[in-house]
Amino acid sequence: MKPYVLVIEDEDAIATLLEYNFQKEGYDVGLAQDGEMGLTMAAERTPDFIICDWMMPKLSGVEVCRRLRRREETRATPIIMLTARGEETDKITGLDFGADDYIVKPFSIPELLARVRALLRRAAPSLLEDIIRHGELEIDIKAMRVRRADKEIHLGPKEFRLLEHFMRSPGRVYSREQLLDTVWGRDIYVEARTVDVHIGRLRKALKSAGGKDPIRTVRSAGYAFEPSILT
Amino acid sequence: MKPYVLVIEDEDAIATLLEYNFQKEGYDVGLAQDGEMGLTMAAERTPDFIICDWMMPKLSGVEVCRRLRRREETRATPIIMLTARGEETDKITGLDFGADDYIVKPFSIPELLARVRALLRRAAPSLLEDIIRHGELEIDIKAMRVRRADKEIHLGPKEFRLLEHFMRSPGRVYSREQLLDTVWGRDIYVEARTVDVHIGRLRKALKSAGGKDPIRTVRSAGYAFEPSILT
DNA sequence: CATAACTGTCATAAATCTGTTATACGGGCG
DNA sequence: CGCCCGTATAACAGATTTATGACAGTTATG
Repeated sequence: MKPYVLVIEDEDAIATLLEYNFQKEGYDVGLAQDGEMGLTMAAERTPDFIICDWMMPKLSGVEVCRRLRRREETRATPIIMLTARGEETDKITGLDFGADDYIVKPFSIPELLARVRALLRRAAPSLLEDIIRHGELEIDIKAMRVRRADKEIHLGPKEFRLLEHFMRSPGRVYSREQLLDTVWGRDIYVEARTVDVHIGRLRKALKSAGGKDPIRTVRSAGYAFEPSILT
Repeated sequence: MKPYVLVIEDEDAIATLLEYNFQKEGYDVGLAQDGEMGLTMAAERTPDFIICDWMMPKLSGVEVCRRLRRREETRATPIIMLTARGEETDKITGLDFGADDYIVKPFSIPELLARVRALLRRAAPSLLEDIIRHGELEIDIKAMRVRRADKEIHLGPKEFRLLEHFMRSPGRVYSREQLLDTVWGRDIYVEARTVDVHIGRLRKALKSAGGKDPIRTVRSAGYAFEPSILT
């Protein structure tokens, strides 16, 4: 679940530069060559933030902004405008057209990345975290580590992904079939009962660090992760 | 009681794609390979909304729409049409044949889901709710939990579905037969008196958290849920 | 290549839920 | 008041569903 950034930029050189650097930083990147395409792509998959050029053919950056703000899904999405030096009108510096920040070309990549992180920290902090925490239990996605009350817990790959999935949507009940779909992968055939066994293994591992069992069995429905147990 | 979507689509690939994604979103899915089959299935179990292809063998999407609108049960059911690019006639764009929205293939899944939610929000908002509350009693559908005055109540699967059904349409009286149909499922034969027993169990469970009995017995008619009791 | 780790399946025991029946209960009505 | 009809409830046997240990096949890892 990487953050998804939509880059709306008509100059190929800059678009490619941004794509490369964002990907390296661990973002999913979408490129749009003009404002119209940008709006379409934003509708197809809601971005976690948007980089948008100021001067573009067809729709200007300002207009794109305005339209994005009109839609429910992108109303609160952070937007950073790219402007060429000399274009800094009062409108930009005041950001009174709906963008959250602007940066002047030529810009330094590290600075851009820093501003993005700053915006994301405010708008969607969870996207920056590799670590999901619920009470005394924490899971580090990138490092593939799990800790409970500071005690390291070793999990097999399947158990890890199972726990990750649970911790990403706490409280919700998932059927065995749904778990197989998301954790094992679609069109892989394994017995639904196999899930039971892995749940058992996961429980055992979590129990080894003490405390209550955070996984709730819902008879005839599936399993759910209960963060409240861990307070 | 998940929302039930009926997909009328002759291309297997698309039908499967839709089935998978709707199921993942928590919908019950019915697949019909052509218009005729679609009408039959809609008659068997009234869908909460319908996705229907525009071009189909035998009955066209337009004709299916028209016939659905002629029936009492599906007169107000939201319908989304799928069309291939280039098929956007005035008829489609004007939606003057009874559909509520249309979407052009190839379409993005998130967009389709968003449109479905938008339609459901208007037509049947309660289906989108995760949590239904009446006074001190609340039921969380996705987490499959029931609480009364913040006290957790454990229910068996049948009791849960029974309560869910009652809370979705409060005040209304249901006969034992109706309850068997919706909660147990059609074509399952159980004694009508069995409902009494489950009502009893549900009452007992609800009582365990204190307060009055919110289920009213209507002699020689059935049962009803009375939210006013819980104020 | 050998060892260790991980997976999926099965069998079995245990827990929980269901449907039915029998009996007690209760209100309306002659 | 007592009967009749429908409802409440307890008890129980049977059916489902889940937990768990064992095992064999597979896949990493050094």
